[in-house]
Amino acid sequence: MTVRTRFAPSPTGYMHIGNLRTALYAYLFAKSQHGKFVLRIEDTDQKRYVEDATRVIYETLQVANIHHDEGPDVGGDYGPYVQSERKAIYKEYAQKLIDKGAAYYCFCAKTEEEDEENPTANECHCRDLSAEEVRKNLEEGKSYVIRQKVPHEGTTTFNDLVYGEITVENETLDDQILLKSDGMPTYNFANVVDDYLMGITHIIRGSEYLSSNPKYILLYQAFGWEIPAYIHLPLINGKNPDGTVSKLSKRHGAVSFQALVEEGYLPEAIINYIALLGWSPKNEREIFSMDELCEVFSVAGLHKSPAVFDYQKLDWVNGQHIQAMPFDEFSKMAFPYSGVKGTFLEEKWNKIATLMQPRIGKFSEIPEKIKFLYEVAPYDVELYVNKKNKSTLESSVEILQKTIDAVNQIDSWDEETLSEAFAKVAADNNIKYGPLMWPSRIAMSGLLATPGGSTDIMYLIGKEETLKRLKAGMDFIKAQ
RNA sequence: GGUCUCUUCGUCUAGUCUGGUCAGGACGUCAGGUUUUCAUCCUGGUAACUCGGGUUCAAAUCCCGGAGAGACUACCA
Repeated sequence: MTVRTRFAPSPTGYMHIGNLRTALYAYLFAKSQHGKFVLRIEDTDQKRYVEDATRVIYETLQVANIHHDEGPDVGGDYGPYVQSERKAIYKEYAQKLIDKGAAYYCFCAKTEEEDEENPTANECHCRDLSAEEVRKNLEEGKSYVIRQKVPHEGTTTFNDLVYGEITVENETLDDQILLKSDGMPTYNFANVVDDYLMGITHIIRGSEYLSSNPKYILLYQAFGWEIPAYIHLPLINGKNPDGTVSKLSKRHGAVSFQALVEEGYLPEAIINYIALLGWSPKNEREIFSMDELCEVFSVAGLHKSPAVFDYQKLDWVNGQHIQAMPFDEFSKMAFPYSGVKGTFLEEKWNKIATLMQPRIGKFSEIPEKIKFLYEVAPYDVELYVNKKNKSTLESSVEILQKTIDAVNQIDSWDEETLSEAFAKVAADNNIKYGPLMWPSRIAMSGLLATPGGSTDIMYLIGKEETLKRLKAGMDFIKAQ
């Protein structure tokens, strides 16, 4: 039997990271079993239709390196793959259920939302309408929905590959709507029909569907269809300011794939990180490429408990991927985020990129890290005082003067010359390199920590600006 | 409220099925080393089995009960 999994998103205009992880696992499972991965668009909610939303889905999957074997855009033998184009199919199958006595017409008005003593659908009298009454209502053109006729007695049991066996009393299940009054199926119905017709063998989705799954099982049983294997996934939560957790949403930070990419996370790093939220490999490895994930993925590594999305660890994972990138690729990708285009730094981008690659967790950190190259912000004079480098305000003035003298004598403004020149200054004056470079770095940056050392900064800002900043630094100390 | 599910360091997790390594790794954090600073890199520290019973020579692991948390409870998906 060929394994077939599917990803069935709703076109909402963006890809939530939790949905993407579901797609990822469905894809990884299919690939690890040499099966097929199907994309199906669930656009049965007319009110939530969003322009271009399906395009977002295609693009996201493309960028995320998750490729479907069948789908609306690539075709396949089980189409159409868009639910709104399958309306006739659902109607046909809903009718079959009515014929089998597993569903019924309901002519009740739409239930008002906040009904305190919620008269559950189970009590809807339409369930017991005679064939005669139903025909009469239909002839009158009354609006109707089709509801599932859930048995009032007995229990329903199913097995989940992650959560194990789950049993519920049928009386706790309500007669959910299968076909809406506009003729569209509900998710609950379309999902079951499509998964069956598309030959899906393993249903992979979030655990929020765990509690409604018995109703789907009842549907399969009513149709007489073989029950597929279920793999429910633990949810992804976000941490709230008060310490509690809840379903990951905007208030926790960026939650859509696009937003994370815009913030400067590499698609491969995002995939790597979310793969580890709810699943773990047999060894202690943490950095994976998509190909490697396909190789090692196994249902046995799936967890039951929800995971909290940790942006700090995502930064680390992203940093690992960034550092592993070939320099040219990094340079090219990081450039648009840097903001140096059109500035005096543009021609020295190569050097900046070299300094940035080992230092950032995401591309969007770059502008802040190189801000001081444009202008030195006001800073505390105490930065000149550093015990380890034996630097004091007095010694700083002295050393800055030596630095200025040295800079004045340098004609060829390249990194090598600069390093050699200062190595010589250090030797000639019998001081160590560290103490020599400390004051100038502070004067040129106004920062305790800078990407790159003093000579790197000199090289980047140029001779003229270097001298200007060194003098300003000296004046600043003297003014104290 | 009802139903279902979950519970190991702050976070992601290994270990649970097949009781018996000071409960292991990673992120974070702290300290030290390397580095002209920072980062990288290296060393070390920090910190957890939800609680209560039971079974057992021995329980994170098996059993029972409690507590807490989450999901679902739409003509949304």
